[in-house]
Amino acid sequence: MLDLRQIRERPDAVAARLATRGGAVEPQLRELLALDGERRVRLREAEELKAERNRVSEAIGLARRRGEDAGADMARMRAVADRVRALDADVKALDDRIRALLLQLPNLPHESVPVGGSAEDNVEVRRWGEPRRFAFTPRTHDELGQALGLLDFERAARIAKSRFTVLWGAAARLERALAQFMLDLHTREHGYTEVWTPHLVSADTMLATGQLPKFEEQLFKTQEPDDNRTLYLIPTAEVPVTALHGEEFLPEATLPRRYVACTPCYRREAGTYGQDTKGMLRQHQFDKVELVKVTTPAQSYDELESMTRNAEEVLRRLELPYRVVVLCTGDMGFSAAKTYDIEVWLPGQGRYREISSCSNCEAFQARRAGIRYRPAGGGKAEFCHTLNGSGLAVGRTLIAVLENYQEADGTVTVPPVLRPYMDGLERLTPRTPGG
RNA sequence: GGAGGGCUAGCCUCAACUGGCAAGGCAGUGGACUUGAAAUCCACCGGGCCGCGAGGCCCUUGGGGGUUCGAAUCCCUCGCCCUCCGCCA
Repeated sequence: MLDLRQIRERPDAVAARLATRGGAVEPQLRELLALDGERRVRLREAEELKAERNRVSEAIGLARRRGEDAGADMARMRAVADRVRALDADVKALDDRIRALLLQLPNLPHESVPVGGSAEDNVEVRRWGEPRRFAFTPRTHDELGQALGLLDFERAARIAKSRFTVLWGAAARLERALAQFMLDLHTREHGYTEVWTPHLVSADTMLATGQLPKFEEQLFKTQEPDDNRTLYLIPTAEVPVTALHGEEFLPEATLPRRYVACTPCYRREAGTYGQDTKGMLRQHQFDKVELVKVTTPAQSYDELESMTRNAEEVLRRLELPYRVVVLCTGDMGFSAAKTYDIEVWLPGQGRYREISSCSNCEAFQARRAGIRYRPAGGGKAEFCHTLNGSGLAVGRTLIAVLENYQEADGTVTVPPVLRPYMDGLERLTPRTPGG
């Protein structure tokens, strides 16, 4: 959520920055300003009347204790009370409409973000590792995985639907090994605290991080007799972890907070029919190790850089080539002010594909969730900045391992750094049914 | 599912008896005192609106509604937390 004060004071600047994301927001901003002006007029009248009512009511109390008649004042205040009731109702209605409009507006892009309309305009900032030269035509992960009997899309579709996967044997083990390797790296070496959270959360929590009210069609949710009890399946651990400190005041000395969580993520993937239908690149359910930070405004951009480096380190240790791009204004997510995507090299596709997205949301989520800090030198509480980044998407990392470590005979070498998590297993070989 | 208890400012507390200016403590900030610190004392210490400013005003006792000149207090309703019983991995 944007700061209404900023919109009021610098509407043109806000409109110009929002316009770089694409889509027309000027009508909404104009309506917002009109509603805000109307609200302040009504509020002022209501407050003046309330001041009078408080004054006179006190006098009535005094007069009656002295046994004097206050009937005239009481009658006059009855009329004032009616007017106050009407004005309060107006203000509340205006507040609701203002909030509804504010909740629809995306975050302002940071000034360092390149302006552009689509992923075409994202800018590569660095590259690491050389894509391996194969002496044979590299296969895709689904070809490899199915041939090895490790990836099973048919049975997954039978017991659920498309866009689900069953991992058998060593692949299931590899998924778990990857997640644990990532968690160990971030907790032992990068200073993150591991948390384990609910995977079903309230509508308010989804509102805090920006998934609601705009993107409900992307979420799975429970069906309850009473709508107020509906719970949503998290599309990323960013949602519950960022919301942990909602409605809290954090002492500045305890910032930044750095958290890591591994959770399943559930996404409807509505509107992606036809995209990435083969294999397990785009799924309704996948595991992700998520990094979340809560910082002061002064810290947040340094922390975005280090968070991105922390995610990159996973790929370096796995020796998987990647590149980092900064998303342009038109390609960024709703809540982000700046986003780096990390894209891993996939030999089966012959291109780099997103495996992590690291964003600074500045105060956008903190304002919705009520995450504030008290400055060390005293003074007014301010909203924190929140950041999140994948460290990494586990399922896609498994894909990258399969495709980058494949051999001519169709087997797959286990990356050395994962072997301690796999009982020393060095190679994925065809699975014997029942084995 | 049943019964009971609770929700007051960043945190804590059966402060507020019969409806009449929301109290105290802790933490924090500033100041006084001090070589420095501790201790002590004073002030500030939720949000919003108006004002260049000094400042002024309004709102805030889980949410919403009602009664009243006036509600933390009385009434209705919803939510959440805790305890016990039942069920349960």
